[in-house]
Amino acid sequence: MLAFAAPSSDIDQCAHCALKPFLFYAEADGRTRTSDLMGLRLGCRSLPAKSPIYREGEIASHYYTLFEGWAFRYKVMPDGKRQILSFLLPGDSISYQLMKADRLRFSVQALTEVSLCIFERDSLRRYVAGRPLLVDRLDRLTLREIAAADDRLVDLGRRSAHERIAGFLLLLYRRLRCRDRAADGSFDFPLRQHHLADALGLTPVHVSRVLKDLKNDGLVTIDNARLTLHDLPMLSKLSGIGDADPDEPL
Amino acid sequence: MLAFAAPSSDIDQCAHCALKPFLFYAEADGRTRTSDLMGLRLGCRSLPAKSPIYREGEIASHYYTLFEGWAFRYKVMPDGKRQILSFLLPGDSISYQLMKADRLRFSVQALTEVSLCIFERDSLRRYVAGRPLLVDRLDRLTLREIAAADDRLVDLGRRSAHERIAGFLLLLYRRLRCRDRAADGSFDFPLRQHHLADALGLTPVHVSRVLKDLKNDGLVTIDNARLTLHDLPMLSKLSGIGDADPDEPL
DNA sequence: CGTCGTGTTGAACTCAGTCAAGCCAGGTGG
DNA sequence: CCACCTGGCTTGACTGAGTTCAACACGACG
Repeated sequence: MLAFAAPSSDIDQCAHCALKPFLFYAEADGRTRTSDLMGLRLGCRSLPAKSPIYREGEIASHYYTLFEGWAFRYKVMPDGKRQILSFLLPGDSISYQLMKADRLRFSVQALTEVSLCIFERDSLRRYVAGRPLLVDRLDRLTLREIAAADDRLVDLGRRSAHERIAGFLLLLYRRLRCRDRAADGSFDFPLRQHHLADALGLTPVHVSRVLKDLKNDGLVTIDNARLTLHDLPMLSKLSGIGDADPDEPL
Repeated sequence: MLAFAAPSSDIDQCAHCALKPFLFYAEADGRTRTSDLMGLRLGCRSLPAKSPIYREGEIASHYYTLFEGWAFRYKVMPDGKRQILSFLLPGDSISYQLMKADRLRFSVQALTEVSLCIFERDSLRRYVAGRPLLVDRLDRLTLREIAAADDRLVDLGRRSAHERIAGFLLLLYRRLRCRDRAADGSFDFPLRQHHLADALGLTPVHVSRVLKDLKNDGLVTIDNARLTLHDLPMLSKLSGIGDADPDEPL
């Protein structure tokens, strides 16, 4: 669906890409070098915020990795209501499912300005298929995707708005910290409240109110697009989220 | 976790097992015969309703397939609240994830009396790994598992109780029909209302009320554990569920 | 015959949604 | 420089879907 830049002159920049611990950027095994993978890279592409990256049901002949910026996976109902399935952070693939399926059952949109690494899907598949360590890793990543979905189900089914929001912010923080994009409970926060609402099954108005409560309780502050969590243990208790499943590179 | 019956004398009954179209019961390719797989079968085990089949976090050295009866996957929160993630019908595996992971992040419990086919997990893994067609099939089944989870997220996040219940019953009917366990909108219905509640993020009381509405509208009847859907198109409209993703054997 | 599990019903309550107004910051265009 | 708009956030008043609590009915079962 996207046109993409010609193989960019900046391939060498991949050599010190901070995202290497994620997905197949890792060394596949002793004999593979980064450059082998880079040969498959079609290029890099920047898109402004709100750009559609993938639209539900389309054939995806490319495989996208989010190199910089945030995006989200979502579905829209016939009546226009939207449910955000997950947020994608730097280092995430649009979906590992693309390694197995030709089309996806959800859409993806850029949330901030983003940079995507683009691969030709079939050659990437072949590349991975020949490397058992990567296959293995891909499987574990897929399992994590499923586990995350199950966790969200518990969230939406059985938690109050306060618990959902507190837990969401907490998990977001943990994910960002693994990417060195958060520290001391603080990180850049590009989400609008309606994103939270669509992800957590709430209305924007109610998100605003709950957030106010959390601020009043001194648990959270937000100023100019930077969010700070002041009491992680308290948030953990309040949200009912344990210490399980860190989002480490794997 | 379960003790299992000694290799049962009824292995030959597998030959005409109605579930063969599901999972690896299918012929893997020309040269494989059912008996090859049956050699891996440790046996069959019956459990009464409500038996625990798997408990979250345990190492699962066996692979279970639900041969007869219903079960469900669920998680419990620290405070005791329960979220049912999905229901398992005859022919379903406890989870395809067991082919990739040693332990699962949810529990499984028998809903009715069940019969399980039990395999030794590692030999089954090896069996499947050597048969590309089965690997492929397993992947597609896993993708479907993910897609189903995403659909449930939309359900819990964005649909009303009436929509959820109508949609749930409709999808249940479709799944059962593929297994020849439902016809003309009618099927045996072993669920208690609290199961619906825990699956759909509602309270039993409210499930009762909504069900009453659906009955009053002539859309549903239930008598002695048999449920009938009288107006599939209407239910489809009411629930916002399209005709997508049938649950065919694959 | 009592008990347990399940479903039903009513009344009170509450969490979250709806509607509507107003605010503020940033951007655009006169 | 100001006027105006736009998108996002906040707030209040009201509504309503879904919950809670409690009582009761009914059947299965020991």
